[in-house]
Amino acid sequence: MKANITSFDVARLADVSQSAVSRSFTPGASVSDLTRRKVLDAARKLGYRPNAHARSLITKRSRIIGLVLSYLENLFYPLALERLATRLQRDGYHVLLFITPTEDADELVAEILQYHVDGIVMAATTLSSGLARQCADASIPVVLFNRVMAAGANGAVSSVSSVRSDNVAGGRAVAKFLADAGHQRVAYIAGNEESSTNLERERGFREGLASAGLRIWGRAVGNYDFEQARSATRELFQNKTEQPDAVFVASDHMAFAVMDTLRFELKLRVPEDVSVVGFDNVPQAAWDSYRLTTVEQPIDPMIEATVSLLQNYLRDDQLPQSENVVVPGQLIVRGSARIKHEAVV
Amino acid sequence: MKANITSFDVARLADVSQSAVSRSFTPGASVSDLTRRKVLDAARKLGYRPNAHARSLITKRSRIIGLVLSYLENLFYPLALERLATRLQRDGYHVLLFITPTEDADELVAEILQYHVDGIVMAATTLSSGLARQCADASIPVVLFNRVMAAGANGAVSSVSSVRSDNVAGGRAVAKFLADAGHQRVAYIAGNEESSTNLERERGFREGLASAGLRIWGRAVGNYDFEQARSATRELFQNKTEQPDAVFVASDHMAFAVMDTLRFELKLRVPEDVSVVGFDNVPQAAWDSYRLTTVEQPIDPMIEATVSLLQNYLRDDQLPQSENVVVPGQLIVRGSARIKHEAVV
DNA sequence: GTCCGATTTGAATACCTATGCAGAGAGAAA
DNA sequence: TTTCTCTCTGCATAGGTATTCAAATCGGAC
Repeated sequence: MKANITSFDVARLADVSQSAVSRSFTPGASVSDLTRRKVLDAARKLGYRPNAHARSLITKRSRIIGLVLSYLENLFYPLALERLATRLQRDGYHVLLFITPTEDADELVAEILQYHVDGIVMAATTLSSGLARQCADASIPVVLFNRVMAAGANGAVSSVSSVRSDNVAGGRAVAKFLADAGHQRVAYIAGNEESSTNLERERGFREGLASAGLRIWGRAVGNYDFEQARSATRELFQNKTEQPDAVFVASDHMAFAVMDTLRFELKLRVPEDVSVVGFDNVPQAAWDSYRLTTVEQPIDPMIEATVSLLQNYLRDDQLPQSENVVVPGQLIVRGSARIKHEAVV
Repeated sequence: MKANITSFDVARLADVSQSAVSRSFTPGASVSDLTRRKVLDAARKLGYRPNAHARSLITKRSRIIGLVLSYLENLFYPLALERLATRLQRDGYHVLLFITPTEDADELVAEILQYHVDGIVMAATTLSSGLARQCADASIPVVLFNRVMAAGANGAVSSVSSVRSDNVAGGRAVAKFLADAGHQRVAYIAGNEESSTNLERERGFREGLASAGLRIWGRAVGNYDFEQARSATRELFQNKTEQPDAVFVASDHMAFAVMDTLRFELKLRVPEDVSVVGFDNVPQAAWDSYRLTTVEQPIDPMIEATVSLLQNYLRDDQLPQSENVVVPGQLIVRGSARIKHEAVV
């Protein structure tokens, strides 16, 4: 059994030229039905499949999208990954995966470039403006998923787009919701402090509280990490005499840690003693043990926007101006936060 | 700015031949320090990176591993994915991702073959013996992660290896644990009934119960799905007069559904009224809301074994005989199952 | 039978890198 | 100086496909 079956082998068996074989596998190419059938028959007999590397070498299209991820433990990202890959598969694209533990994705992006990917999606990460420029030079479109580039860097490089949900509006909605329910001492547990998601959510939250004549009563940092969110909770509730009556947590994944710590370690009732609100609306938020009130990040529209940005580029073959898509998300009210206004004495 | 910088461009700038450029990027090639430095300098100035497609075209090594996944909602798989990708990155390999919603991964594997991957890892899926043969013919090693091929198919094709934890021993340990605690009416909630994981866990469980003079008192199917696990629970506890006093659930992800349904819908206490035991030991199992007693599937050793199988092949360049690695896993005792023996009246 | 347009076909080339081979140069041994 | 060894270098080619261009075929219409 021959190891590598090439288009020449198929051509010989089908008694046609190599060109005919190539054309038979290229949709819309000029081949008669007869030869195409002969070729496909021969190909099946030999188990032939076009070599993707050779193909992308000559077409300058790899049909590969590079995806950079971190925070896999937060279910939001695996699910986004699943949708994205499935969606791209439908169009004949595939996902080359890169995991970056830290925040410096630069080295990884350099590796991605070797594969001449048709596009890059970065989730939960940003890239340096230097790397962004390199991608622009290689005319590779970059879409940040659930992040934006820092304002300064963004001005410099116009080829990096972004897709995110409306974090500011989400933060504001949570503030209004908590204020309307009569909470007085609302705390905030931040994610990664420099991340755009955290900055925007916190800003919206502050603004919303201000409109209601309130301000953030307590604040701690959880870095989007489960254990750190537990510590942050302990820190916030250290003082036994006066404690928050509501906590807005920058991600569902952290919110679960907060609820567990409140209930099982600090023996506080949620929502009777403390209200908890999260962000993301991952599937677990609907589980009975948590019933977490949270702001939805609508994965499907976000993925759709991401793919559409990439395909705009692939169609026009020209780097589009940086486009920043913001997808609206709803506040999902469940049981983890008090609703009725309590009489203020 | 030139779009595609090739090794010739670098060669011209560095005033050497294209061969010298290539050698400068090949570890262990015969180049003097001087030229290598000249080349790397020029490469940096131009932003040159070797074209991975051209490279793999000639070396017949893509340094890409194909990974087929489903069940992303069960955290076990995203975490395995993360470890695998990170581990492979360390060795200069990368992961090309394929998501298969259904069980027919065959079509996908055909697509993978186009990329001439150096290996295939299939998690939570099997492949038909036909496809397995095609992979063997293309001399691509296949490792099933957390699955084994059906006995018949396995006999036919000897090139498909597998890595899994000791599901039989795990099931047996759970049975012994539940029996020792004096449970009398133990039920089983199955995953996907044809999957090897489910078959093995159930077999071990049956054997273990038999040793203790017990047998499965009730049984339902959850198909490794959250909602179906809820239904299965309702089904098992339908009869109000006589209900199970323990449930072994084939995966943690389903076990959470079972616990929630028992506690919040059927108003039963866990573990006082019903003991629940899972399988996988995903991070959530340690969360205070569940404190799930479960059988660990040790991800790191499993990943290590997977990578080692692949690399054995890559070193010898010869398809190894089918090797089936079984990694032992411990029973992790937490709070979701009764421990002390209750006096039987 | 002739001629024209439309449709297919095959030969040749380009894509970019790694590598076998032979030659060049440098130094050392004689 | 000659010769030999060793290190380094460049030339030329292969790897498998897509695509341009010119040639060939075909089907009618006259």
